[in-house]
Amino acid sequence: MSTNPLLKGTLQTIILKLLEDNSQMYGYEITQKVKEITAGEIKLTEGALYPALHKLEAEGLLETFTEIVDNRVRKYYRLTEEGGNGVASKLDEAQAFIDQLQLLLNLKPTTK
Amino acid sequence: MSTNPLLKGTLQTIILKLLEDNSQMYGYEITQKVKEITAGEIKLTEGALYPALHKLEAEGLLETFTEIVDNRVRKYYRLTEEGGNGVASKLDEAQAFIDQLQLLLNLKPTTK
DNA sequence: ATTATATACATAAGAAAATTATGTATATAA
DNA sequence: TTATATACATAATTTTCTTATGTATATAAT
Repeated sequence: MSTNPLLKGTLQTIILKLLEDNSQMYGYEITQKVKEITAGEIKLTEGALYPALHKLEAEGLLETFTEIVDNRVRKYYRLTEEGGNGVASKLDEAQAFIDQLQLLLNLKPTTK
Repeated sequence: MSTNPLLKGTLQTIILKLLEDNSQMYGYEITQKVKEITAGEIKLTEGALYPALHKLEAEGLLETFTEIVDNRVRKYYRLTEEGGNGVASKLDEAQAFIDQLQLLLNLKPTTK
């Protein structure tokens, strides 16, 4: 709907931002963090989250390592250098889009 | 990715809001209005807009009438009563989601 | 003991929405 | 006469999300 594919990629931007702030997280942890931050209003489903993580890894923005805790596997994700470099601009894009959306939805009459 | 399908339906919310403020608009006019309000940063493509309009009409939220101007057809859309009743809550939902997104992307550390 | 819930990963089928490309047609400016 | 603007529309493809399902361990509750 816009020039830049933003509405689609929001989940990826969220993931990248969380990993910028936390340096390493595993999938389940991400779902919990999002739930915590949004007071339960946004719930990541596994069906959305894991494919998104895999895609970001395939694109070289994330890398993984595995740990065993309590006999359960944890697959940790962290930003690659490339991933780290891209976060700021992704956030800028997202912010710009949100701003436009605010303009459109509040529709402060465009003084014109 | 969240409980309510919001990221997807943003275009529809934009359309409904524009029609709430302008009472009647035709498709091309909507594309120009969005371009104007967002200073050219969001461009609706016809492939996204027209199907969205048709869907809102099929759902009973919009109704249409046609006019001929300069030998060209204009298909005007306006809110039905049902459509008008729904706009506010759609806007509230959108606003709530944007707020959550802000929380996630700015990541004011959740004091916890 | 057993059942439910939490933790932890993953994929597959289907639906919904957007992008891109294409098509028709008229009016106007270059 | 050619390009651009106006004005509609759809079809193929891609992307993303939802929903459902599957495996497996740990822990709390009954």
